[in-house]
Amino acid sequence: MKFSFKKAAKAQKALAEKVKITPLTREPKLIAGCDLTFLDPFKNPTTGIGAFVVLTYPELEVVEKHYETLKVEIPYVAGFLAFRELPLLLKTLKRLKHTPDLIVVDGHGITHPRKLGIASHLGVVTGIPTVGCAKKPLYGEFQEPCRERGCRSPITDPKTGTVLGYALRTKRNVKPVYVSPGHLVTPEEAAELVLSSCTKYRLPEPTRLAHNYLQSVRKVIIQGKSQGGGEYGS
DNA sequence: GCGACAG
DNA sequence: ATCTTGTCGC
Repeated sequence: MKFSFKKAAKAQKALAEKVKITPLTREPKLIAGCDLTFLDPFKNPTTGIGAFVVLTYPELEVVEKHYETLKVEIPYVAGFLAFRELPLLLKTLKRLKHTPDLIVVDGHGITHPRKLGIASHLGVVTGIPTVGCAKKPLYGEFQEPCRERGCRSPITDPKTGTVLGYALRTKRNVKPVYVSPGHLVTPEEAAELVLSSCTKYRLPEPTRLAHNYLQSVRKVIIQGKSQGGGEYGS
């Protein structure tokens, strides 16, 4: 039977009740970033490629990185990203030798219509603290933060006034990112962790490096296909 | 009904 | 979710 977004919404509401917005119990020593792309992103977005990169924190030195591929079956619908991308992310996560203390996800956490963005979904499923860092807003109200690096303004729930996350300026005069807890962190911690994970770019190193890694992996896979041979090791 | 809509 | 080139602002 076809995928039911109506049932998916119910599943999200149920899972959202398991999300814990609590302070980290210990300082993270290892932070992972994950991302996903496709072999042919726009013409044929069916073969997904997922990646995880693990970094030391706060030094941000790469410890390990891995990728996996999987056929992606669910179409993209805003608000249901996890149903499309989570299976591959979970498959990729299994390859890690180190269990990260925190995972940064390219997408939202609780700044989501049903309080269960992909970062929260991943957190609840794995039990690992997660942070969502999205490039565009999805849910919640916020003011434009000032232009200086580190400026942030709260993203609030229009229904309750609760602070869900922050619009965070990670680089001077550059568009902010939208940060929120996925699971087992507070909105303030999420913002601090993302800011301290940003070096000279808009996006935090964990997801930025995962994204860059995917680009190189995809090129090698495509090249290998057309020339028929070879494996890609790192 | 209309507009908005992570990746 | 991509690529590519040029252009503009800090």
